[in-house]
Amino acid sequence: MSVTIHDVARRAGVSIATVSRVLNNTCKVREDKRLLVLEASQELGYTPNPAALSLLNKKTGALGVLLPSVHGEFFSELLNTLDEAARENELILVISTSHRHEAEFQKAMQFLDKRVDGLIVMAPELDAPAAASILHTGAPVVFINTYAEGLPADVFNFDNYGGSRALTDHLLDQGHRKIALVLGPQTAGDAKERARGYRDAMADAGIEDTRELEFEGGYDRKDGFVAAEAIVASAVRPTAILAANDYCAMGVVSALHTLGIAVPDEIAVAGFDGLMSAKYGVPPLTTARVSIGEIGARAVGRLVARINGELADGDFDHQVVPVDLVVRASTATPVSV
Amino acid sequence: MSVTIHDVARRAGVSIATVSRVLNNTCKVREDKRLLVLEASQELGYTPNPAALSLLNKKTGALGVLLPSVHGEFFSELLNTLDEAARENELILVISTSHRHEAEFQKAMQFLDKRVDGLIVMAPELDAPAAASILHTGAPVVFINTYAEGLPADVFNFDNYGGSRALTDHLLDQGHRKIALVLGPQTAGDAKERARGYRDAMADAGIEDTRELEFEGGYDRKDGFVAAEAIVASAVRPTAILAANDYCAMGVVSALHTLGIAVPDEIAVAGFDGLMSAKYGVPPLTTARVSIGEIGARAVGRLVARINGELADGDFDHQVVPVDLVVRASTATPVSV
DNA sequence: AAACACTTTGAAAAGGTTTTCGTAGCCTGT
DNA sequence: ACAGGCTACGAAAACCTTTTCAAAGTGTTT
Repeated sequence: MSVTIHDVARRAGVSIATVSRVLNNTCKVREDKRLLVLEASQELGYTPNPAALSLLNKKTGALGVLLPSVHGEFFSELLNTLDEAARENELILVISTSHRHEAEFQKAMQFLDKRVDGLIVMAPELDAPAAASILHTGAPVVFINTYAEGLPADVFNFDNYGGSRALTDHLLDQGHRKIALVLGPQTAGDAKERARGYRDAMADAGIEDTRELEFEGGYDRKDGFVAAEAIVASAVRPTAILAANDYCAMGVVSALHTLGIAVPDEIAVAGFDGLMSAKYGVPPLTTARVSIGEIGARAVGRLVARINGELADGDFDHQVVPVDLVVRASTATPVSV
Repeated sequence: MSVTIHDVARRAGVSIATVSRVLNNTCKVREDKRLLVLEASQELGYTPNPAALSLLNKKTGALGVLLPSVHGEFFSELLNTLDEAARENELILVISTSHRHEAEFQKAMQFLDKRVDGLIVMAPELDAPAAASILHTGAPVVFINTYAEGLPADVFNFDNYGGSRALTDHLLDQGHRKIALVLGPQTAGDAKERARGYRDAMADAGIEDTRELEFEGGYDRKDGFVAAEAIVASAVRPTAILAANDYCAMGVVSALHTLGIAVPDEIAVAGFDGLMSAKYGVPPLTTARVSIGEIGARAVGRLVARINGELADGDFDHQVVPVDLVVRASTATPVSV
């Protein structure tokens, strides 16, 4: 059995109200009693029961994080940021993965909803109605990397479109024309945005029809590996491959290496995300770096402000966080035109 | 304001006790009232207040996870497993990183302690007294990857010693004699174990003094990168490098690649952990695979059993989870003796 | 028809904390 | 020395739920 405020009060010979007052510095208490309470509290090692506090204040002191998965460097970096930001605000972090299943997502949302003061949700696979439907549940929500038009909530997204365009333009600048694209999961908004950026950049370069250059893929290394095998086996002989993300690109590079194809000399490869893995790859990977730390910090800041009631109800922020083109050896060799 | 059991009771025209009975199926209620309650509850979208429940049951429904950091693939895989296991047991996951600071660790521990039903703690840097000191705080604790002798708690560790021996033996078998070791952080128990495994294997092969072969390093890619530069610049010309872990090995490979040294033809490289990154590296990395999923599942299982009071107070389990040697191209070429 | 047994229901307490409200005691000013 | 005002403190309510206990109501049996 845990030590309660009553134990402290008995020990100090005062009422529980006085103990509460002393410990919270909420109003004047005679010095001798104050010392007595402090001493008793110290000796007994008293800390207030969070459940009782929560019942009273309607504050849980917790921040919920709902992610499609916690797999890989992207998410670990995101969690790292969120954890730091949460700790700065004296909040604990409660995480749950939605597993890309809408029913499960709803369930997790409802479950978390009452247990936290606010939620950070990353749901790239959610469409607008689904995303909107979870908003009436209670705790305030900030969306990250979620592509639902006109969502009445704060939304912070990466510039997937712009990053993809920049990467494609970079490859075009290097003289590449046959640039294959490994698609991300087309159920996810960010993957669609990246595909759109690629297509627009190609169209601007006079390459209108990219259908033959696009290959199914995904966000995992294995997806890139399989896609690269398909690309090499196909009739198209691209001189460059733009992968769905860095992990996918690493799979591509791995497959090309296995097949004895030199990167970048025979085929250039570029990724997306700017993970550490990309930097330390062989060869180091050209990529578009998204600032996970920045988006995480911004999201938490916004969420905390909303929790504290500093923001008007209809005052929603829709931000697009820029991404940086990072050119490395995997695309370093210009193709002779 | 949230909907409470009183709202449901009023709407259904019954007492709150009846509502509770219906919703928890705790004892017989007349059918018509039952339906009324169910309907009212449905319409109002009632769910019990977790704080009130927690206050009553002294159960939070949460599992705490305390980690040195949440950076990188190792932790993301661990979290993934824990999240899954937690969900299976209808528990939410509360995470906190201790940041390798003992004071902060204690603080995080105290903070979490009252907010969860049980804790999974990974603290490779903690010594026995420090680890023991956190045990009297309240919630049951299961340690992972923590090297404190005789800890009165459940402890699940990887066989770092055995894995390191196996890797070193493998390199020796390949004909290598000058095998450099990149040390992990020597404040961490797992890193010390790995160093010990290496030294014992070398000693068994007749190489008693390895001091010249050991280089300072760490668990990050940058540490491996820097160490590899130091190794190449040194008088020792090793034919193989055993890195502190896979990330470190990736840094080593990256540095060697930058320096124009071929892996494995000139220098073989091996890692530790068995991350996906290692599999998809160029070249694919020889490593000792630790089963993160298994250790996570075992730890949660044990913790849940303890929370449910199924385990006697003094009944502690100290398990060493075996690791598998995985040989890949980074050490594939035998050295001609 | 009456008494008894059993089922169903509501009132109330408990869990730990903060905060409001009321009161007792002290000090000050005349 | 006494009245008035202020300070310090304690009792109690509120937060929301489950569960116990007692009471009311129903049905059955003699």
